Amino acid sequence: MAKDIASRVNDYSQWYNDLVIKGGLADYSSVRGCMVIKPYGYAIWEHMRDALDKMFKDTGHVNAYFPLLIPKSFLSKEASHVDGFAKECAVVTHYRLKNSADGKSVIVDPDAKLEEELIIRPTSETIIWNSYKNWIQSYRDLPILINQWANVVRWEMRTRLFLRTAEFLWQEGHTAHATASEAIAETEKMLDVYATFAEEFMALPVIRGKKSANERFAGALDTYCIEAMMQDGQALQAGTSHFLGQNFAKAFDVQFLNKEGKQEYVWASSWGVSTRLIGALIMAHSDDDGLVLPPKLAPLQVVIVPIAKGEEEMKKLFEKCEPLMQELKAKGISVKFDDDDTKRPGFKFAEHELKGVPVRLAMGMRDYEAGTVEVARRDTKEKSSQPFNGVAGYIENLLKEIQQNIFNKAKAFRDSHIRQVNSWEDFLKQIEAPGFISAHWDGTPETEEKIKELTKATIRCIPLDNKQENGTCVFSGKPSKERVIFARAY
RNA sequence: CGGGGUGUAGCGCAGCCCGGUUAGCGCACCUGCUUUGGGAGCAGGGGGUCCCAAGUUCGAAUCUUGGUACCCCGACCA
Repeated sequence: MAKDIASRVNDYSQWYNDLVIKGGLADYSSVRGCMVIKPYGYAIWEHMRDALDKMFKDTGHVNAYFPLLIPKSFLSKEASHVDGFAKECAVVTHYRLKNSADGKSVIVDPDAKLEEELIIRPTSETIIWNSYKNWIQSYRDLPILINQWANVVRWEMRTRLFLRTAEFLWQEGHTAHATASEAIAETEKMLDVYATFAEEFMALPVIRGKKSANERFAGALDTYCIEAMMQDGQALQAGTSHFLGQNFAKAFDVQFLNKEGKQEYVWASSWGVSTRLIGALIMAHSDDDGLVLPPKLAPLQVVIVPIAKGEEEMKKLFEKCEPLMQELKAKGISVKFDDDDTKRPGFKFAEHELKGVPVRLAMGMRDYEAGTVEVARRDTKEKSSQPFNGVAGYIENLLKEIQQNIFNKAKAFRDSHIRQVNSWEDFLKQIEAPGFISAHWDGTPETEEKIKELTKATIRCIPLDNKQENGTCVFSGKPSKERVIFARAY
């Protein structure tokens, strides 16, 4: 049992907070709801960003950057968009400070009031579509496939590190197309990119689905999502992709001349994932000893802990390990020789476990003499003694195995916590247990609203690969042709 | 915005009810020595506007009033 970390069963929220803080991923800041992402946490984000960025480029997208500040009037051009975001916008009203009369503090200069107030972007559809208007005249200008890496601000009532912060980092793709089907195809393609990323890099199994009308993005015709299950059985939306129809094109009057010489509004998509993924990563895999990170995203994949009496032994061990480190680095594996002599080996073992380093090697003089090395894997905590010669190949395979194992483990957990429910009575009982519920729904927002009110569970998604089967709504008893996923969510 | 709670060293807390030496404990930190195969031991040391302001008093971390910040529960939330 790790020191100073709450256990998952006793206090899941505290356990999560402990891992974020004690694992060195992030810190609270002096601004309410905002966090400091520390180097170790940021390194995970960099790995996520690099992998996703490559996938975006490989699917034909380019990066650009649009302003942080958006004229207030832009937000109100799309009716449902403003409804969705108005309540959580930070607003810039002045552009200058000055010294107070007594000279002791700085105050907002009342003479420096902005003509038009600016909002800090909660998302960038409006400012981007205002630009697209100038960029698009003809079908030859389409499609536009742009992504931006940025920060956004949403003034949330209640925040949690990584999962819901007032400011967060994300990417937002904004594409413009000549036809609806092309925009829908783009929306689906990017959902697929997210699902692939989640499963292959994060080792996080996800359900691809569509949102119900209630849960749809403000301004979208359709919202697609990937939903993941955390270890407490709650759902977490890990990524979204929206088919925006012509809503923003109409709001910003973006028309193009098609091949037939007719003016037509442009079709759009937008899609994003955020630093919330780091929260998902933590809650999906970690245990009571600390973080468990998938090798593909771990800032450090292999750590070597030497066990030495005195400098001379330390030097011997380092010289023995150096060729191995070169060999690992040549394979693209990150490795560190932890020769900090102010900490003892036992402390280091616990520390690297807390930080989720996938593979730990330990070597003392006994191993040195015997030509062996102790290899410990973080995911199962199994230790074994391996011949030192050829251990690089063993480690390379082990990393792959760990990546696969934590995915399998998460998938087995999820699959065993999805329950089919066919009666309201059973629904009320089952929703109290961790996990997802698969049940028939009559398709009305009223029913969904009522269920949410009574149970706090929402429709997470209508799975894309859903089996079509006739049934009756678990709440209203009306006919339904497919099951949807209900859960309590982050 | 409603209900509850908490602000004392970097972190976690005691002291407050019942005012009175130099504000204390654990962890962390620094120095030295001994240690090193699962969170080391001993010795020495540094660090405080006791959230802020006003008041009561010979005297306030402690009592009174006002303010403020944060946390939890609710409301809210892609």
